[in-house]
Parts: sequence; C-alpha cells; structure tokens
Amino acid sequence: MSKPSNPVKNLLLASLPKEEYERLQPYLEPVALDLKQMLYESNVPIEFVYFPLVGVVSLLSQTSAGDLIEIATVGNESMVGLPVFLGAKQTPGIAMVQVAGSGLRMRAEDLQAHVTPDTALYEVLHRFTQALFNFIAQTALCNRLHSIEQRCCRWLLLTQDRVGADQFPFTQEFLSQMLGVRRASVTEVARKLQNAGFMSYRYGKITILDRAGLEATSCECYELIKA
Amino acid sequence: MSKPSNPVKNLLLASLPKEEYERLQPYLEPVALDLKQMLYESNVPIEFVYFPLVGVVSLLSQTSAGDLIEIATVGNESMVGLPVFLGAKQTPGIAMVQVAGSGLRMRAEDLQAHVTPDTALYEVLHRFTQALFNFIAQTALCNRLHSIEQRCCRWLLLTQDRVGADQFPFTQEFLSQMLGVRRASVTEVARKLQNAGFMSYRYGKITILDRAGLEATSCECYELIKA
DNA sequence: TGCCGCCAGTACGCAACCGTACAATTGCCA
DNA sequence: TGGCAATTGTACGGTTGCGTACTGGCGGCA
Repeated sequence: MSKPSNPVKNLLLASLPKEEYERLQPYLEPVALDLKQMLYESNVPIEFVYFPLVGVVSLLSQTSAGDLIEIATVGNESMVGLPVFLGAKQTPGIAMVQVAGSGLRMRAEDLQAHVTPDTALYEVLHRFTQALFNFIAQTALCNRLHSIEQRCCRWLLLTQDRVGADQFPFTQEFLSQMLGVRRASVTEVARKLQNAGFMSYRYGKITILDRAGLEATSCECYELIKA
Repeated sequence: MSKPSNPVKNLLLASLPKEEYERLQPYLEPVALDLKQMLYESNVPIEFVYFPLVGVVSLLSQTSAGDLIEIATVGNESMVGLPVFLGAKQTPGIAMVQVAGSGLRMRAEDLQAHVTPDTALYEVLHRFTQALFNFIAQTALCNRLHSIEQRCCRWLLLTQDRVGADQFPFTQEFLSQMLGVRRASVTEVARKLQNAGFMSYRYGKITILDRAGLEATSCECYELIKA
C-alpha cells in the first residue's frame, strides 16, 4: 500500500520519506530505555525527545503531595517529548519508562532546528498531537466514569498492544500507581481476572491468555483510544 | 511592556502584531455564543473555529451511553477548534457554550489557509496547545484524586476567572453534568459552600462571595491550571 | 542453605459517592 | 393571578473503593 520508506521500527519515523529520514539520521542516537527511567521530569528542561522502538513509556501528572497518575502511554507509534515540538522547554508532566526497551533519541535543539514546518515529520507530529489529545481526554473521562476493573483491563490491553508479546513484567504495586488506586484493589481485580482465565501472573510477570475476555471486561475507552 | 497591538478582547488575537490582525480580520466574523450552543459535535466536521470575547466554552468527551464529561474550558484567552489547527477535520470531542457571550469565528478553511507556519498566530497556537495539554492532564488527575467539593470549587473559580464577574448563571444540574456526578451531590456541596459564606445562589444564578475561601477548599489543580 | 527484601493475598471498618425517589420552592407565562 | 415547568432540598440503602494492617509466598544473594 504505502511506499516502503525506511526500515526503522518507530512507526512515526518509518512513515517519513527516505530522504527526510536520512537527513535526520545524524541527529538520532540509539538508547536503551530502562525500567522506571525518567525521560523527563516535572518542570525540568527537556534535553532529548525519544522515538521508542520497543517498550512503553508513560506520561504522568503528579500532585504536590507526590501522587503520580498516568495520563497516557506512548509506544513505537510515536514520540516522547511533544512539549518540545510545541515550543515548551519543560512541562509539569513526567515521562517514565513503564516497560523496558529501546529507542532513538534526538536533542531538543536538533528537533527544533531540523524539524521545520516544511518537513513531513512536522506534519506527522501535528497529527500525533491531536491523537494524544484524544487519548488524554479519554483518560480523563475514564478516570471519572469507569471502575477499577475496567480501567485495569484497558491498561493491560493497551500495554500488550505496545509490547507485542503475551507476557511482560510489572508488579501490582506499579499498576496501582499508574491507575491511582490502592495496591490491594489491583490484587482483587487481578485475582478475579485470573480466575476468569483472562490472564495469569506471578511475581512481577503477567501473561495475557484471553484478549477477548479482557476486551469484554474493559470499557469502550480501549477501542476508542486504539482507533 | 508589550507593544500595544490591537483592541480585540480575545487575548490570543490581541497578542498579534497589528498588521497580522488586520490581515486576518476579513475572515473574522462576530457571533453570539448562546447558552448550550454546540460549537462542534462529536465526529462531525468542524466548520468554524471560535475566538471567544465574552463567555466560557467547555470541551467535553462523551461515552457511547451519552454521558458527558468536561475535559477543559476555554475563554477569551484562547481559541475553540484546536483540532483544525492540528490538521484534523473532526474530533471525538464536543465544544459547548457553558456561559453565554460572544466571539469571533473563522471558517476552518480560512484558518488553514491563512494561519501558516510563518505567522505569529501559528506560533501562539502552538503554545496554547501545550497549555491546553497541561489543563487536560490536570483534569485527568483531578478526576481521579480529588473530592467533589474540591472539583466543584475549582470549577467555580475557573469559571469566575473567565466570566470576570462575581455573578453568573448556571444550574446545579448543569454543573453536575460537567463534573460527572449526581445532581444531588452538587446540591450538598453547594449548600455547604453557601453556609460557609463562600457563595450564594438561587435558581440558576450564583454569586461568588469569598474567593479566598473557595481557593482554600479547592485542590491545587486550580492554581496549576491558572499558571 | 538460610536469610531477607520484594511481592501478593486478605481482612476490617469507614468515607465518599451513587441511584433513586419524592417534596418543596421559584419564576415564567398563559 | 394561577398553573406549570424548572430548579433545589432531602432522604435512604447500597456499592465502590480507601486506609491500614498483617500474613504468607517467592527468589536472589550471602
């Protein structure tokens, strides 16, 4: 369908014309994305933007009390560091690696200097901005209207989509922080989902067994975000 | 400080150089913003973008069940119709007039044609996009972590800021929909706030009496959004 | 092999909020 | 002016999720 452009496994970069990708390549540097690594912190100038290849990155907001809440997640379909693109040096938000992987990074100055309005990447980032908007809006709604069980399923599905494997590591404690609920609540839901045969887990590792079951238990937000 | 540019009371337009504003003026058309008017609906192509002069516009998300939730509000400091700027014809979101007023509107095609990357407005809209991002992220967090009373105060404060008057019309039913809670819950909070002397109201009209009191009862989200 | 730190299971009382229903009040308009 | 619709007040039981605490299982590391 679409003309083959380049072999990079970040979909955003992969969508670029070959020439443009080659022009940007000197500014791209491979990096590991380590679990719980902070890609940027609250109100600290952003040094790099990241194009994930493998793994999942969470965008978080935090209260002055230190509570963290996941606002959206970003995978290999997009970029971490949108504020740079939008002309901000820093944001009140936080970006943290949720599932370890790897990516390409670019200095914020290079993005600003070389991703100009006449480039394809610029255009794509605009569209991605809109998509992220919809994601966050859906999260705000979901946080207000849906149960822990529903949000839990939504999270598992979204994460699995991005990881691309049936199994991935994370603790209930971690998930409870992302969802902004008690760890005990996650345990209860997890047991329920395991009893239903939708997933199994032990000691920081989860295996998805029945996506359809999870989808049925999740809220519509999952479908909407995916689309 | 800033050079006086033009007398328009939309702060976004007012920040433009005089020449640019004059260039855009032919495409701007004054309109009334009527209570509960839909400026755009879910997944319907957006025809106009709006620069509010007076009044408040809510950005909403909705579920398939028809529940509406307020995601952010927009006043005379900005523009309604960001998706157009970001290259989307439509969004799953909704924009509805929450406090009646007036504004200027521009056809979506005109915005796309005349607000090009070399214009000041383009640059400003980028920054505004980032600001709206922060707003929505804060809403998502607030929806998850804060009480109805806190969110109620936050809403009143934000709305008063935008209205610029101590008194403005709205019903508890309406507010309950914005916050995504029961009408009865709003009634209870409203009575509490009235007894505390922070506000008074009757029959669809509210008067703010003690901003400091509201601010103390509100969550920090108000301060953060304002900044 | 045994210890210790991380992780998950479970329980209990409690507060917030919901769904719902019905009554009381206000203000518009016929 | 009287009636009606819109708005607000209030109550009640039920559910969800919270805060907290304690227990037990797992696995790495000395």
